[in-house]
Amino acid sequence: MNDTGKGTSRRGGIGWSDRPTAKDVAVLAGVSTQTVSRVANDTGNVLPETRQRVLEAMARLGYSPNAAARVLRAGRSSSLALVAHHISRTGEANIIEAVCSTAREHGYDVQLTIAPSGSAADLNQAMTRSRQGAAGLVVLGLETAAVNQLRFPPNLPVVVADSRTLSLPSVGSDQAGGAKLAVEHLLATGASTVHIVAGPENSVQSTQRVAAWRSVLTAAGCPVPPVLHGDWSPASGYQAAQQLADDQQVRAVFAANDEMAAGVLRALHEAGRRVPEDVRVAGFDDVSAPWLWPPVTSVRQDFSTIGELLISLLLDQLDNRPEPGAVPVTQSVVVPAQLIVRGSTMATATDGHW
Amino acid sequence: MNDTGKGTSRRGGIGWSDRPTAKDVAVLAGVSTQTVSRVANDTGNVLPETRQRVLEAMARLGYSPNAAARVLRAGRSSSLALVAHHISRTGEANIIEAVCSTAREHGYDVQLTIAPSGSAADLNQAMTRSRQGAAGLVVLGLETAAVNQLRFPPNLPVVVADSRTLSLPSVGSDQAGGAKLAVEHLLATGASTVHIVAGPENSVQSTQRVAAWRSVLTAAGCPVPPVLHGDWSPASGYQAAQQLADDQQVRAVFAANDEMAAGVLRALHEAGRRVPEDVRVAGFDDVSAPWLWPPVTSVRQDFSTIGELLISLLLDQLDNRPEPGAVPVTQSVVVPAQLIVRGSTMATATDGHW
DNA sequence: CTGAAAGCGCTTACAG
DNA sequence: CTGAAAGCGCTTACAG
Repeated sequence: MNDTGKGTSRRGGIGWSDRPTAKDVAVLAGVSTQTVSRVANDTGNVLPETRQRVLEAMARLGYSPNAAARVLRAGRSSSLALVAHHISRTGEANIIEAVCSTAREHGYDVQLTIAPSGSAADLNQAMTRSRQGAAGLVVLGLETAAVNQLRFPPNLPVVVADSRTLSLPSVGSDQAGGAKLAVEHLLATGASTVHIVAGPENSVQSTQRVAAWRSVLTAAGCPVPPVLHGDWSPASGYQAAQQLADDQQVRAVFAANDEMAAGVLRALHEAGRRVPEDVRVAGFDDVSAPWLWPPVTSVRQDFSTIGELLISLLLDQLDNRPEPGAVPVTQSVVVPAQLIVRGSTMATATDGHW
Repeated sequence: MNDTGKGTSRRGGIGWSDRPTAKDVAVLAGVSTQTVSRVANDTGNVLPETRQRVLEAMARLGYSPNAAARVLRAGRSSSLALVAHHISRTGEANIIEAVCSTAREHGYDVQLTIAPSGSAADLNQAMTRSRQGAAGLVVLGLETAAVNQLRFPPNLPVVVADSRTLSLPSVGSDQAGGAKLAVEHLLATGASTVHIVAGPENSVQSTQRVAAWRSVLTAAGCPVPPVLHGDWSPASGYQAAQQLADDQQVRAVFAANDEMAAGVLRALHEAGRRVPEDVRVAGFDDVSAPWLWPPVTSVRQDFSTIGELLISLLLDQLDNRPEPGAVPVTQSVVVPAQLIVRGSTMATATDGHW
């Protein structure tokens, strides 16, 4: 940049030199810095009249406490860190919003750090950055990361959004149960088997959904078609489904999320296959499913409950801080999923040819 | 630590007492704390052999610098604060991801604080919380907040994602230009006028799109139908469009975002009106538009460019830190929008009756 | 109810 | 190339 000589202000910065401090307020109000602190934190007893004077001084100077100093000295904070990646995927966005609003109800801020990918390396880096000044940590999007490669910050309460049973507190949807509902429903509409458009091969969530799909088919004595893999995006669902659309044998497709279901629908429409008359389609997440055409049967994940439980498990750890060295209490909560049936799987009167 | 008497550790916390400090590393490596600092920051000259010893000590102790102390002392940080609300709306999620990845390329972390709503009060609170320890601030979602009620943190470089020309640096899409393209295109398909499903009445973005719609219609001598308002959600688009769907006079609908367009399509489909044969439909954002049925013509916002420019304008301020008291340089950038034409507005061979 | 002193963990000049 | 001292702004015991 323009360092004429050495340029010490390369990165700008918060510049403490130009912000009012507790001392400035104290001088103006004619009290000590720690009376300022008492007023700022609403702690201890302060004479109403003194408090008033301090508040006025704060307002006049535009004072707000330096959080770095506060955290450094107090050794705790009222903010929680949240690590995620790919936030525009609707499922995660919903959990994030639920986590934030629940945390807020309990008096905590949430600072979200977005990792560039779901790899263990990127998540580790994000956790390291985010732990700073946080009282606890929520991690989303472990699907593709090998859990044993993750290095959770030591001495920091952690909870993860994950549907597996792990060695740390976790909350997740019942992926297998939800997928089972969808596949059984598709079979019940008369299909002789169900094709699947799954998520990435390395995704744990996808793997769980695929396993449930396979076991339902096997239990019902149905042939098990090859697994098609997408990357959760509509485009990938579209691409995968183009192979299915031209095959008249294909009568039912289970997309592992709603977004890929949108792509599947487009491929079927373009191939001239009618939904649900010719092909039944189901999705997973139930976020965009009601707004596709035809409206799509989907497995509803209870994102708000997941968000609430995540915070709840985290606050449990904060409130009952274990003795250093104590064995951490692990708790894995599985939240049931629910099937919402819509037009994409509803047999109509003209369905006689099935 | 664990005072058995009063239980001071109500909120847990980062517990500095149980984390290794630079001093611990220094003792183990047999150097001073500031050699540790030099190694941690990759600054100054350190004998390779000394560096190695320090790195080993760090690794053994699992040391990572205390960010609060670092920010407090150095008076600057390498993280940027981002304030937003309603992140699951696809447009904002896209900007957020672009901001994060661009910031990362420039060596900055991003800490996202999510405000419960877009009100001035909530945004102000989020800005106050987020400014702590950040070198700069990016604010999204001012649409409904009166800008003059916002209190931006003093002495902190700020940039906002907004399509207006404001008194502070801003970047936004050309809302009017984009809407103009869409409405003119709809008229060009033969419709005698264009109906609109707008966003909330207090949304600036929606107001800009509505104004452009109105002026195109007026310029073309078309009747101006009443404005229907949604809240950006598919459900609200669905509800608004139910009034339009039964009216055979309605031949073209402009939805102020893709999500409401999805609801509009559903209402039209349910009413048995064919798209595009009976009714043309266009959306805005071009995020989900390609995956609706039929694929929807939409105004594409260049979210990645917006994200890049936001960071760019912020870094300009950081690099050329004005003298205290200097008049801040204001720059408002408008990013052009583009119309992507798809099936929902394409006249087909069977369209003779128009 | 209020204040003087100490220190959280780090980095910044300043010496050597 | 390395270290001893000072201090960022705040809060925590401890006195009064």
